[in-house]
Amino acid sequence: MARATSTRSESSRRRQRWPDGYDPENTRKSLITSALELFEQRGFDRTSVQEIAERATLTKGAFYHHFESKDDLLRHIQEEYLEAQLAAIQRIESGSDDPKVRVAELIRFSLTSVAEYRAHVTIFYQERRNLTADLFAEVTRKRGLVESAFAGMIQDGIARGVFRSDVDPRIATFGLVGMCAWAYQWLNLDGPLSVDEVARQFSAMVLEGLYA
Amino acid sequence: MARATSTRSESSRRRQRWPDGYDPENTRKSLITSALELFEQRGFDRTSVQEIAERATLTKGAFYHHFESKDDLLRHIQEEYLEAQLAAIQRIESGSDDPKVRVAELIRFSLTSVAEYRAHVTIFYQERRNLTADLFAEVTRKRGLVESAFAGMIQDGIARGVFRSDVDPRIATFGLVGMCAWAYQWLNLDGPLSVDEVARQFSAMVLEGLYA
DNA sequence: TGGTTCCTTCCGACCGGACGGTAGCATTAC
DNA sequence: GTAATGCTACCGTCCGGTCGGAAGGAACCA
Repeated sequence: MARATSTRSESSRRRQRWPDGYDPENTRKSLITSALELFEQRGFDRTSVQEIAERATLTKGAFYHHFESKDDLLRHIQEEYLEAQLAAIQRIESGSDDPKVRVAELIRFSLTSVAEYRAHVTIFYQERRNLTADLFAEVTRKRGLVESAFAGMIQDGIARGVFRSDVDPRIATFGLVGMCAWAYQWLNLDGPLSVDEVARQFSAMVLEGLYA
Repeated sequence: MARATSTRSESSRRRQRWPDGYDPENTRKSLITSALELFEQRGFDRTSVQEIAERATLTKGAFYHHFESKDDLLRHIQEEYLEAQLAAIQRIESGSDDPKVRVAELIRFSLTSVAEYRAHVTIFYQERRNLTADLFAEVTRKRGLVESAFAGMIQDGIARGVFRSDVDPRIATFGLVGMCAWAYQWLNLDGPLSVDEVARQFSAMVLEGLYA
């Protein structure tokens, strides 16, 4: 019974023109931004629709004009992030096919996306439970694609003899994904180390090991 | 203003004797077990006190006899897990002082505790936000001790020349902690690989690297 | 042995407030 | 007129927490 995405503004194909550069789409965006900040800080359940609207200097009425429900907004945020992830994966897969370059790129990309989409990532991992069952399944499926990309690259490296064969590609993948995903808990853009530098160190650790 | 732990049953020093092996402490435990299961599945906010009580075939009244509040129960669960963590850290620190053995032990221990305390771990990471500010600070402090243990061991390894010096110990720590912590999302006790085997592979990857 | 009192454990009815969502209306542009 | 946008007022529900009391053992006294 997967009903199509249909908020009132999404279904409005014939758009009205507004004067003075005003665009209702900005209203929508400001609601999303407001929600991103609040969900990240307080969590989905502890944030009321009222608060989201107020932070965007609007009212609940406006919110429900742009979104079907609170869940609908969450879904939108999750999908926004997943689309960015999948797009990046494809970019990497169309680049170098050297396993070690690919793994390093994947680490770098993962950390970069954590830095760029910090709120999205936090919400993505913490609030998946709040999605409806079928939506959760869909999100998990897409998330699986990202992990498969990791696993495929490692598997490929093993097959070509670049990586050691006594490590299960799935386990290595979980380790890599975990290392990178966890960064949303600590990665500090204002810290002394750049994202690229952190990525370099992660790559060094995983590829060459900690031994001197 | 750190008020001492004081639910009614904890403060009752002179215990009543009950016939037939009945012990009200079991009631308390069954409430905790019930909450662990529900919090893990649905999250703290989506679980009502009513549901917790009902799952233990009790009522809200009984719940509020054993716990001060819903938050009090969450605090109890968090502390239960942290105590176990800190105890294990001390055990490791009193063992071998070889950096590579210690790191391997720490990985093994982290994964084991994820397997053993699965619900606790899930709740710990997902529901920290729901603690009061000062309690959150306390939990974060204790959690910091665990991470310091990791960092100290790596630092020590670098100082002794066992580990490479171009990797920041803090970054390496975050990587290691992330790898292990993330396991709560996928580690499967019924899967083909034992926890020890997963730990071995993680250690191999981090210490020796993926290269063949 | 029976009576009284106290304490622990648990029940069930209830309260106040917050929250998601709805309905109707005003405004503005086409 | 019609459609999009946004506001105000309102509704029903659920939830954390409280309160008074019932059941029954323990402890003391006679």
